[in-house]
Amino acid sequence: MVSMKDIAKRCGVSVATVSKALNGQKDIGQETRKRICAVAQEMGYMANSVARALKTNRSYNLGMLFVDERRSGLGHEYFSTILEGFKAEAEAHGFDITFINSHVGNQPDSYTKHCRYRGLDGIVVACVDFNDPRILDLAASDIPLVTIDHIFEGHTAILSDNINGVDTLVRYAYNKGHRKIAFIHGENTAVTRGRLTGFHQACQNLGLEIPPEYIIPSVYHDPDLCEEATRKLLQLPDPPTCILFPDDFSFIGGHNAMLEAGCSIPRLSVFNREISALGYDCINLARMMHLTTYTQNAYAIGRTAADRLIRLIEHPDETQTEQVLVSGGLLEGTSVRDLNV
Amino acid sequence: MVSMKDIAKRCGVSVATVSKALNGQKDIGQETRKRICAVAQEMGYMANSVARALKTNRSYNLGMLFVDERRSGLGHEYFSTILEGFKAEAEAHGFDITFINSHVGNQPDSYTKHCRYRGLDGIVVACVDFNDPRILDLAASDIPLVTIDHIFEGHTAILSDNINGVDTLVRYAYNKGHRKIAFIHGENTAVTRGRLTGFHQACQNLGLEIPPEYIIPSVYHDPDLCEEATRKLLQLPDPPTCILFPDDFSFIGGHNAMLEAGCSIPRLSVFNREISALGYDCINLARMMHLTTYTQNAYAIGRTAADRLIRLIEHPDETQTEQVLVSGGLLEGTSVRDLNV
DNA sequence: TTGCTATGTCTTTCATGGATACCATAAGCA
DNA sequence: TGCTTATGGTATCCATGAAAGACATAGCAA
Repeated sequence: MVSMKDIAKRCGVSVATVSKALNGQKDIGQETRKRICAVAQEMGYMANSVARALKTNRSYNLGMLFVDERRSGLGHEYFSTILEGFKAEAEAHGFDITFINSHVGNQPDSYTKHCRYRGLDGIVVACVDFNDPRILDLAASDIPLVTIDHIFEGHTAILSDNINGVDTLVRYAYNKGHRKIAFIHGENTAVTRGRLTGFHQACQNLGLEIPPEYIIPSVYHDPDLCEEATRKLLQLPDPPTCILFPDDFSFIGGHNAMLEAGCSIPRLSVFNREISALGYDCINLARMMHLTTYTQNAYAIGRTAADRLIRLIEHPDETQTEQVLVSGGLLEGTSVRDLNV
Repeated sequence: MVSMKDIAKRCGVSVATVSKALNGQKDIGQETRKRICAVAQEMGYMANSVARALKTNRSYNLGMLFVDERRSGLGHEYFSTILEGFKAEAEAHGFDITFINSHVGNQPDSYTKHCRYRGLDGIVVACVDFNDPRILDLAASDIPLVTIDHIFEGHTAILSDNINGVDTLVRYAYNKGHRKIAFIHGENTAVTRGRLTGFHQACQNLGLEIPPEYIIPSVYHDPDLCEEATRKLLQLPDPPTCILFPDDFSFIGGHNAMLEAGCSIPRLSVFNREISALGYDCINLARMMHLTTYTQNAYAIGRTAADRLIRLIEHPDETQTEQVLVSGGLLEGTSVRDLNV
């Protein structure tokens, strides 16, 4: 590895001069700079981020915490897309990304210590149990931190606009003439609470009276539970004409229940009976089965998270913590029948 | 941040002694060691990986290269699972993971330089265009490197056992009494070639004569193309009784074609007509629709990659480059009818 | 015009960041 | 004296930043 020392020797100047030349300091002669840069280029010099980090106490490295006990973290397209967005934005600013875990060396330790050990400039936290004391410890430290889909007092949070998302879906169905809209929702988390709020908000604004049996709690990514929930809905004396499903996995379970009951969603249907369906963030199913879905803008969430985190790092004084709501959009398929025509 | 210096001062010993005590060197007194360790603990001392890396030239940081032009890299469950396996194994050995990209700072540069810049101990390469000159440059460098699903001369490669995978599936269908087995396969890549080899191998060994129109080229993750391919198969004068699909996405497209033709897979079927289906690495669909599939052991592939890479790093002399075939297994669902009963 | 200081530009010296490796030294004991 | 064991001193990894030094030119008084 060629270092500044080598360049200095070759150019007959001191190491400090080389440092100045390569870092674009202004108190250095034009010719010297050119000469040094040329030699650096020629020798294939590459800065050593380790040495720089030691001296400057800045690593240009961001930590990413994606704990996923159920191995469902990165497997979720939502999270892997967030990661990609985060990565893209971070890289554009010259930051790299390192995963955080609760080891230091091969000894278990706290997340906070891990961050210090690696000298990370900041961290993004997503998809974890936000009540985990180790996470709380991290949030209580002075390391710049941004969370996704969760609010920690005093920290910037990037939030998917769940309220507006479900509101949009319900209005969409309403405009297609649906009045009997059911909602199978996920377990009790901040995300789910937002979506339920959106549902009730839309119903209230539209003057829809939704019977309580149309709102069924389930669990995210559990096709069997959702199949069961769908079955219940289909067996109601007055079944809904449209069902809002919580996610891809669940929808497939629900669709199985439909097939079993001799019905399917519009366009795919080869039965007399059909039920309209809406998905939440079912991007793949939108592609595969033309399901109408609200798409969370996961890529934008990731990019925004990186952007805000980097701002926190570079301008700690000017920056206020904030809550950024990232809205998605409706991806229209053919799974909702227009009852108006 | 408390450093060794602080501990040394507090204990009245030299920094060198502290280093020895904390690193488990043996040329140090038991009592001194205990005292130093206790104080370190008490003061909340945390090693500084940056300083250590500078001195030892070892970062305990592994690079991960997951280029994904089509944004299909981490979104693939296969790759995100590999990442998780890799991460788990690396962390167990005290290594962290940093993404590699072709930037250094915010300037575009080579992957190789990026690795040097960060002082990475080794790299794993997956899901990229292996003909990209920047990748070739990386492979030509002296940085320890392991590839996944691709072989670079002189480097260790971890390979999913595609030949055996398809072979297993075909034998399974055969044992269930199927003789008319169709195969919709992906685009021409090393992976696909392996799978085709497995298909032909199984047919030959089983004495199956598969008509050429049963083997249809498609593209991975393209439900529309697969829908079309399935339609073709169903319209044949002598259609297959079992279809092997290339992936989850494609299967859903294929299943749509089935529904349209008034048939479905066993168990789900509410029609008279049914077609058995097999998937390749369709783990989610196995969960959701009880599809029988061959599961690649992506987690094991990731772990193996980390294991071999770390071996290369820690024992550069003893270690020979090798090609490791990771086999998966059959995940039996209800999507293949047993024609024997 | 000479000579001296002031000014500004460029470059070097030196200390520093935290940890480790090597060598030196001291103490203790055979 | 020679050897082991425990500990300290110091250089080093590479880059940076503050401060000091070198040098040249400009400005001004004598």
